[in-house]
Amino acid sequence: MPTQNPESMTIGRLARAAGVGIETIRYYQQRGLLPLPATVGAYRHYPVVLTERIRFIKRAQELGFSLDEISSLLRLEDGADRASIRKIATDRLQQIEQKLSDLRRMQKALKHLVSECEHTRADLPCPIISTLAVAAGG
Amino acid sequence: MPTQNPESMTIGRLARAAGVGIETIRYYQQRGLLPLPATVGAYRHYPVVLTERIRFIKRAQELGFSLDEISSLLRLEDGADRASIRKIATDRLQQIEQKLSDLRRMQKALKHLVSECEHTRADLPCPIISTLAVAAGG
DNA sequence: TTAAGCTCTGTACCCGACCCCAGAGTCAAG
DNA sequence: CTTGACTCTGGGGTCGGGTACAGAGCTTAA
Repeated sequence: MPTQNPESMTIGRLARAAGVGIETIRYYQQRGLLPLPATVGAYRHYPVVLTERIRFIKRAQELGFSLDEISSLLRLEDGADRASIRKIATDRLQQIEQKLSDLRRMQKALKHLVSECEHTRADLPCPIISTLAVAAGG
Repeated sequence: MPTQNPESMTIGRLARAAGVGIETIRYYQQRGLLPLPATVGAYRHYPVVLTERIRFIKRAQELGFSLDEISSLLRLEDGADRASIRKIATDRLQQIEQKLSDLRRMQKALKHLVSECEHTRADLPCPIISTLAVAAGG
């Protein structure tokens, strides 16, 4: 009975079209990232354009946005409120930069330790262990 | 009746001395990072030196080691097996460097988007949104 | 009509490193 | 001896982004 609208698809097809799992779609629905679709018969039918929305989400995740942030971006999707959009992006940028500086500090300290360890005589205590045992120095 | 050994302390004192929560100590015990202490009466008594061990763990965490990795480091604590110790450290270093490169990529892309957004005429679509809608381009 | 394969709801689980709570027992100071 | 601070066991919850079922119902092609 339900007319097969070429503009809509079942969850499995949408999942394949968007390159995600079915459960991911359900999860996004639950999180409010995707609109609740119309039910046709016993199954839900999703507009084909949701494929784009899911790709949007995935691309935003690749840039490090959380689903909450993406949710905000989607609410601003018309692009009118640029200031808010930029705020989300610059906040995320700051988090990334904070994390970068933390990781660079770790990297430096670890590199130093490894190099010390390589150049310390075998009869002396391992510098990695002894540094950890005393201070986080670097 | 239990003699108060100055070399041992209850869990609360150990926690305060090491600057962690009581639950953290129980958790470390469970994970095998701390030896099971002797029971004196109904309570456990912990050697004072465990303070150092906990600090070791915390310092290693600051360098980004997971508790599993720290567990391995502790097993190598005598410092004899330097090659194994260095392997743990260099593996961790590689993970950190991978993460750094991921974050730098994100940073670059985001910076670009924000700057585009700032310099695009207000009557055009927001570049942040439209880029996400189309491609993860950088 | 039947069988395959899809979808539904609902719940539980994964990772890591803890945190928090209840209710009972215990210890030490005053 | 009482009081209050501590500790015990054991179980649950947190965060983020999903994954993995179970058991039922639906749809559709042959």
